[in-house]
Amino acid sequence: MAAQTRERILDTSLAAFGLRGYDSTSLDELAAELGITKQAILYHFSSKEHLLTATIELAVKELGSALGGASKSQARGFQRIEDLVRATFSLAARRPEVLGLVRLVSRQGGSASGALASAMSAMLGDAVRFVEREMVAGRFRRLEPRMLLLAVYSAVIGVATEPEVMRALGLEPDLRSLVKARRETIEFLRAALIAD
Amino acid sequence: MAAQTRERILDTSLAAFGLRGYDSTSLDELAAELGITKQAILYHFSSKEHLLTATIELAVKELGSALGGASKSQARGFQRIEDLVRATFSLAARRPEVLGLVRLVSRQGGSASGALASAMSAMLGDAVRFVEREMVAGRFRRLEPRMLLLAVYSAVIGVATEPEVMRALGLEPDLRSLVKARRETIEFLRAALIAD
DNA sequence: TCTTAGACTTACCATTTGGTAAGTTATCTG
DNA sequence: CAGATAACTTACCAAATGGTAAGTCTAAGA
Repeated sequence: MAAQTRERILDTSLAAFGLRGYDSTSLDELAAELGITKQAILYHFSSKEHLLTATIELAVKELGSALGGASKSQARGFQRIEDLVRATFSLAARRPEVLGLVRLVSRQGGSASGALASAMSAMLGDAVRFVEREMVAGRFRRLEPRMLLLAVYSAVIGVATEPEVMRALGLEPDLRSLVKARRETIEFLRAALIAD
Repeated sequence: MAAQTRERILDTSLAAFGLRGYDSTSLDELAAELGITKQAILYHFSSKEHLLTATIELAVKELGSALGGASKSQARGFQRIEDLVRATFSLAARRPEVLGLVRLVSRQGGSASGALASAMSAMLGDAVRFVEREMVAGRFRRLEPRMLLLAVYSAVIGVATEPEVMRALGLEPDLRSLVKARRETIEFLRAALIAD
């Protein structure tokens, strides 16, 4: 039961921080959820901020293993974008808290966010180069690559993690709707990216 | 100094809740920022939750007056979308906290969010009908209207309110970049929406 | 001038929060 | 078996938090 506790804490923290937020989650709540005492958490992570740092590291790993395949694929043109969007939606359905934490950190910045920030920087850098190549090759419409990616990133993350807005639109955020949202997002991006 | 205090509290709360979040903002901080005591806040708003409700109401008003013109315009086709996006970016530059609060509420939901939720519901309902008409008229590409709007909403709000991601892309979130982002977002949406 | 009401402030308070200190228990090692 | 070490728990604690109660000051009305 020993070495597992650390991972259980990280798992629970990821869910709590990613879905409810950092300040909204107290160590006491986390401990109660885990059936241990708060001090057990502080034994493994010397402060709440260190716990956040470690949680972010876990999220970076999960993000890497979920999107790594698609982002490093050798697919060309729109197929590669489609792979990435599919992988992102799959992650949003399986572990919404991971994308929630990405959003949280990307908004707040903060000192603990170094790992995620640099991981994202790397992924976005690759993406920029990929998009530029495709534009040069004439497979993508010519737009400013970084702004384009920001729009694509925002659209995908937003669609995948904005259940309340879906409700406001009269859509239930269940699995079927998510599948539909994925399909429509891909069509939307295809239309935006591919020059006729 | 009397009647103004209430509005000053609301202004400061809007900035704090919208940019830092609800749980991350304490009444003591707000009071210190305003140069009054916490109890002065509680005199005007009987609890922190009531303050949030009133703050949301203010945000709804600001949102309405900022986007109302564009959203009720009689412009047709893509021009109307462009007007709306311009108005949104203008709001993002002038009062980022308003969109921040919209995002916060649209994520967390909660009991206090009724006003904003219904305001957004109404705006989105109008938007759905507008998009449907334009599709029928053949001016917009045929996509699922609600999903399309979710993607558009996410892209615009994301681009307008995601400074950390802009930094990760190597863009400084200053006014010039925001103008550029607006132009690129409009081009992106034009490409996605208009069938050739 | 006396009173009343509004707009606060000073003084508290119970609870929650992140964190420390000092045990306790089990396992592993010499 | 002795003792060290890892993995906790029990017992605290100071600061911060949302909120209550009572007092103060000022301006307006009777």
